[in-house]
Amino acid sequence: MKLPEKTIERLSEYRRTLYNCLSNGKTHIYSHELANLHSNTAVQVRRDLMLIGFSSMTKKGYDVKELIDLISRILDNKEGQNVAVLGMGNLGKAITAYFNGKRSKLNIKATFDIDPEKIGTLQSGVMCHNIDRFEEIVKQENITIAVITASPNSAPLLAEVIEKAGIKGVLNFTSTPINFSDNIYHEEYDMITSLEKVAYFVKERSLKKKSV
Amino acid sequence: MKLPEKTIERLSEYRRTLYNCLSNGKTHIYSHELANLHSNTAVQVRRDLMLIGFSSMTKKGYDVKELIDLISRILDNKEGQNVAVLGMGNLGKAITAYFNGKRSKLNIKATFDIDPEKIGTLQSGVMCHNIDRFEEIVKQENITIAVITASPNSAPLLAEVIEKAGIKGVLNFTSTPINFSDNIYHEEYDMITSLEKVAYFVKERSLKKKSV
DNA sequence: AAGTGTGAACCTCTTCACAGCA
DNA sequence: TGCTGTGAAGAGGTTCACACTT
Repeated sequence: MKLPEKTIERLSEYRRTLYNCLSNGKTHIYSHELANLHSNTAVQVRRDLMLIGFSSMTKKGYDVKELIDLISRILDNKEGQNVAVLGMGNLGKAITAYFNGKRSKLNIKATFDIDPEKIGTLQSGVMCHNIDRFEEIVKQENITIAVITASPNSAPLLAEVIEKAGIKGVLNFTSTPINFSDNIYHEEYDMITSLEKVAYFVKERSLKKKSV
Repeated sequence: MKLPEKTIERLSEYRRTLYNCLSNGKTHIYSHELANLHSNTAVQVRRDLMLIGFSSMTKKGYDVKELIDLISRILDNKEGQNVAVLGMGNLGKAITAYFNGKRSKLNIKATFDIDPEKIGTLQSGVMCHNIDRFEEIVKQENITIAVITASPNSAPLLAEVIEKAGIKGVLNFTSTPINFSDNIYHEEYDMITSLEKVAYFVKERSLKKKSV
């Protein structure tokens, strides 16, 4: 079963919303309800569920618990995956804290930095190591995913270390794009770009309004 | 001139890369060079430049400085736009610090929180205010864009405050999606979703490899 | 009547294939 | 020859329109 990238993203978001529903005692949900919670359309929700083979055919809406279970069977693998965060600045801390104590099959097992003040300390219960121990700890903790939150200029060095350690997936928050070899799945996310994009569309809209 | 969303994102990224080129004394760049720096194709780069009406027609590649100027004329507006950050946790600090001292037409003018320990302090040179002064300061500082980095459960409250203050664009890093009225351009970015997506594709690839 | 499931149309974005230029 | 510019094809994603179910 080959699922579209966008559907995967939405499934992750739906799942979180569905957990909230459960906490609020809501056991069934309509496609249009789930859509509204995501600034999305009911058709899109139904299409996504169709793609993963979920169906209800009752007028009560979708069973929340069953849907969570199915999404989890798709997104997670049984054993879970272990994650390392590279760079313990504010962003690294934010991500580590964010994950800590979340029900999730993704476990942040170690963090890394070069600053002696940070090395050896705990951040949200996770130990910070010297980056030169990266490969060693990746093997020891069976880490498959790396999140890069270090400064842009350290990106090339980190790329090398990550390749060498046999990491399988990378999420790069550095504003320096990195080229990885084909056996690493990798996503870039750049907060400056996101903000510049919002700014652009705000500008465009205000121009349009004036010209009407 | 109506430009595709994806092109806008890439232009923002190209511009940053081009500034780096300039700093390194590189005055001309080929489409395939720029592409390589972005895990992208030369055709895509040329297509983007075509869409914004940039052309070189020399064998020396594109003039870096001219291209930066054109991208800036497209992305920025002359006066710049002012930005507020809501939530001065680690993520809020990261974004504020990230922007500080960057050549950019986007200026973070104020930050907001509810924690009395944070209110009244400077973060990377920007003053943190009580959230109940949001509207007042938005007007005073002519702020058009809000970045939400607060905790998920505060999102609904903040949505209301933002609408009321007349904000035009929102970038929401909270894992709770928010519905805004149509006159606010708004983007959601969810770090957990990004990480779950990477994890999913890592898992899928490893399954595929085993089955070969 | 008020929901779900889905083929087909549509729109958006990327890539191919090739002409043109220095 | 080695680059650029671009029409046209292709891939990916969303929405329309409507049949079906309770």
